Amino acid sequence: MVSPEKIAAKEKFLLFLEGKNLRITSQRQAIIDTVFTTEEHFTAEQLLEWSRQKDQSVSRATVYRTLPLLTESGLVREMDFGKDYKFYDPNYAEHPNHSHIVCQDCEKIVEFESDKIVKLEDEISAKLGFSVKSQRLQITGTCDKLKKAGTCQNKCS
Amino acid sequence: MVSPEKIAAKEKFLLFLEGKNLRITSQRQAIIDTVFTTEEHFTAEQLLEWSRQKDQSVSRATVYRTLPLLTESGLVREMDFGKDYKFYDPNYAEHPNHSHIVCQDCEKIVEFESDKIVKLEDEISAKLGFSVKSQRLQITGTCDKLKKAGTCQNKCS
DNA sequence: GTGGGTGCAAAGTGTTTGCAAGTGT
DNA sequence: ACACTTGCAAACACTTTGCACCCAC
Repeated sequence: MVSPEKIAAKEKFLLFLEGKNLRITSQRQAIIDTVFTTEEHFTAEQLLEWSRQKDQSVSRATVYRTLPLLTESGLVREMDFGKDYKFYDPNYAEHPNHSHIVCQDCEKIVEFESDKIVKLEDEISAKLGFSVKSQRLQITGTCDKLKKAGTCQNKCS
Repeated sequence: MVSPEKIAAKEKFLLFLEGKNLRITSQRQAIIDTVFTTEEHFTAEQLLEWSRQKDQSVSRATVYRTLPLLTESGLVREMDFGKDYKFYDPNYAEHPNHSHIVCQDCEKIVEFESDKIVKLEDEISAKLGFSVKSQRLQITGTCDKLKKAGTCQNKCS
């Protein structure tokens, strides 16, 4: 099931491409369909694999050439969780200010939004003479409940 | 001028090495002296260059082999500002919860601390079932004052 | 038809590692 | 002495790019 917001985001991206006079090829179509159908964070390699399930002809090069367009459009955000490869988060169109909690035991990632934090960020930035354009907040933690239960072996939930 | 806190941090790191039965070689000495003498964020390459000014024999490999020790000790933090290379922040020993504002016009980076934000992070994390171990908050913005003045050409301040 | 797009494979780039020699403790 | 360290250069892993062909508009 794809949320209406995702569909809208996809629409926005198509307009973004149009605005730059870029074409909707079948390969891009497959990549775009993939991106705006998932809620999960993904890597370039995963995107390649998923896209290929829709269109066998998608190449790694095209994926890597499309990712900058996606981030440039503001609909997808590049994330670094300290791994070798980057992750991409397709949920920024709907929740531009969301943050992440990463469990250091199981690597599960939870998203959350906090208006209070956003407000504080604005205040502090203003005081320092800046206008906030975007924010990235990443909390690393351990999940207490399962920790107490004695297990949190890579499933945490 | 090196702050007393930096000197203490260096001392802590030497103890950290000792605790792991690792040796204080002249190369490590040069690297450590460099790290705990600056307040600036640096890259692996910069650290190599600076360290070589103290000891010509420091090699790139040793720098790359020492960086994980520094981050593991908790006294230096690896940062990703979206560039190809990573930055390292030596100010975490003194200010474990500080955050960064990055000016998107001039790339200047300002550090700040906010107890209020830290508190909110704790609250939210607890509500979601996590205990905060560390946090990274990075705000991207533009500096208004100079923007109004019409110039912010890579100096911002 | 034309300018952008594609796959492939080669090239890049920052980082890691095997190895033989060196060195702190 | 022994185990940890080092420099060098080769190896890596992810990403980018040159090129000749292809295709959306």
